[in-house]
Amino acid sequence: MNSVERLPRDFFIRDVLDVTPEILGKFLVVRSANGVLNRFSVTDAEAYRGSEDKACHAFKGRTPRTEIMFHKGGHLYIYLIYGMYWMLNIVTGEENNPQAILIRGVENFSGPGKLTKSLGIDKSFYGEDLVLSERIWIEDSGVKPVYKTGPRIGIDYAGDYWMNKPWRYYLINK
DNA sequence: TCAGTGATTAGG
DNA sequence: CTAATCACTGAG
Repeated sequence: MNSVERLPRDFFIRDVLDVTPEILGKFLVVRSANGVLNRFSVTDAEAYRGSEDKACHAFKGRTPRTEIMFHKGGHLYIYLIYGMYWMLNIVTGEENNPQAILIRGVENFSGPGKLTKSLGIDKSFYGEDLVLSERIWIEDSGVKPVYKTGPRIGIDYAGDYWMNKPWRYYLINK
């Protein structure tokens, strides 16, 4: 199987600011409807750090939607935005330390809403465990990512201080 | 620049 | 129950 290369729990149980740059260049593996495995290199991601980050959905506390972010790292946090797009997030850190990585882009697909639509990721993936799931996980690629950082997108409501944190990480030149 | 679209949330 | 909000996208 592919369990040899699959990233283990330890990878995800670290601070989101350490995990986010490292997930760049790694493979997001998704099983399609016909059972075929597809691999996509992660190109663009953002860190959300609930314990202090005003832009993080978990900042205001535990709700049914944000519940999974309070669990240990490796699970998926999925939510619908603007009534149309599913957002794919990977929970990181220890239990009760809500953090997550928004997957903003993968190879051949730019934009968090477009990539979930293309990969068939929806609400049914909420809470899925990347360490155990048979239909979605992350694999090491052996690639050492060369990346840049910048402000996160679409979080004006969080105010200048949090808006300007350079917590978006993206691969340079594809 | 701006509308589409509906789950989620806080509040009465 | 109501109403506001929204980690986006594509058209113009």
